[in-house]
Amino acid sequence: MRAALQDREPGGGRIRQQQEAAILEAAERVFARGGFQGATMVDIAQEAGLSKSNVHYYFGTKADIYRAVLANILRLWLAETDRITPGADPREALSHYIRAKMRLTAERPEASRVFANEVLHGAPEIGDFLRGTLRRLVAEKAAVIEGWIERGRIAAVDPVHLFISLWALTQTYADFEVQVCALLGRPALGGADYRRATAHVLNLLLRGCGLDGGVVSEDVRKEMPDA
Amino acid sequence: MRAALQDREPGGGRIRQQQEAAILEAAERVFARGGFQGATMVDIAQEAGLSKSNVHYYFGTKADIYRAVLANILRLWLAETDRITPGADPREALSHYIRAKMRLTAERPEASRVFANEVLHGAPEIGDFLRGTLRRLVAEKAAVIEGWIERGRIAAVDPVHLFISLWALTQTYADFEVQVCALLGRPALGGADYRRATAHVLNLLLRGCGLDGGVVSEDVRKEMPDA
DNA sequence: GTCTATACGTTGATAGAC
DNA sequence: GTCTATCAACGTATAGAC
Repeated sequence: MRAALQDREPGGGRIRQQQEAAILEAAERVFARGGFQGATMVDIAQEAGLSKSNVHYYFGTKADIYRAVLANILRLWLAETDRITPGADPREALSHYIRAKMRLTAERPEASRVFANEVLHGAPEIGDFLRGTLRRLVAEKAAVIEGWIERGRIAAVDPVHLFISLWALTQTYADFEVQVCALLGRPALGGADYRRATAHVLNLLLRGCGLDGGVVSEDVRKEMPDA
Repeated sequence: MRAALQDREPGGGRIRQQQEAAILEAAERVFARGGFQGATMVDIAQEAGLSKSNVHYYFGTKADIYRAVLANILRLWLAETDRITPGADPREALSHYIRAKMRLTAERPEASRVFANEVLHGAPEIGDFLRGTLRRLVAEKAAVIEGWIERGRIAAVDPVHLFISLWALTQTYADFEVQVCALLGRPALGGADYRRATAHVLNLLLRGCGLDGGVVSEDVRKEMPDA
């Protein structure tokens, strides 16, 4: 992985740590709104309650901020595949991962949009991550799923395309939120909408893997209280 | 729908028509690469083989070009739902639509990316279209699907979420192409990749609707010759 | 009708003040 | 160590030339 995407070392005084955290939080919102080019240092500074020049003091360039935001997001993304193991129950493991991914989408939609924008425009910053770390992780998990298929525990599905589908189905509720809201006639997506979406995606993917018997909506309700 | 998104009237001399077409084609590529903010008039002009100022002559502002590009794309998007009718065979109708959407994704990935970028950033230009024309169309088709469900022809699935899923599953191969390529270890997506993806998405969605019996890959091969 | 030289505003970054 | 006044470059749009 490129050094550029490693987490910055948490050195510096108390003021620095606090200001940098504020800048990163603000930047995630601003980048989510307009992408890298659409975001200006003035926007980020205002959102963080600082002057433009002061932001330049803590992070040298706009690209530095952008990379730091992406690094935060990627760390978040990777942490949820751990239950997909050879010995696990496929239905339980997949359900857990789908729910986790959907919860992440509901709780951090801006993070999802920053990531989507980056990949949409050719992943100039995280291309190496996608071809390296992520590819290895997916290959490893795909092997697990292939094992399930060979032992007849789930239907024959291309595991890599299954991951692609899973991410598309969940992240679309953050990335295309405006369109989803328009179609559902909602001003914004609430807890009830996400519970319904989760049940829908679970049904689709589990049935797609030959794991019949839809999910009862009560299962979902427990995990996703109103936001 | 906003006047801004109607097609421009095709008046003007031969030179104008030809230059405008060249600009729009170039602009779609440039907007796909960097979004609205990421695209500059210089980029568009160079890609079209004109001077920056000359582009300003044919289209007043960058926003005018952007809206014209979006109008082209939306016209493309809407034309494929016509087989979803109350009397149709659900399996046949859905398969046809999924294949058509996937073919569109394969043939016009830049168009998909321009649309994705627009929605990702809050749909500032096509918001009214999404809440108006598109919502009405989806409501109409959703009613058809509800009818199929009531008559027991397909499993109980939320029709609006089904459309959301269908779009997510197909468009992800254009919008997140870089990521897909990284995971598949390909430099770019070719005809074989798209055939495999189509078969996968068909299986997932048809099984999700309780329409069992996966699609044979030969069915797909006929419709998607190598690009 | 077609194309170009020019002006104006914004943006990212730095040299310098506290 | 923290913050700000200033600069150089870029990008859009228009007034004007052919």
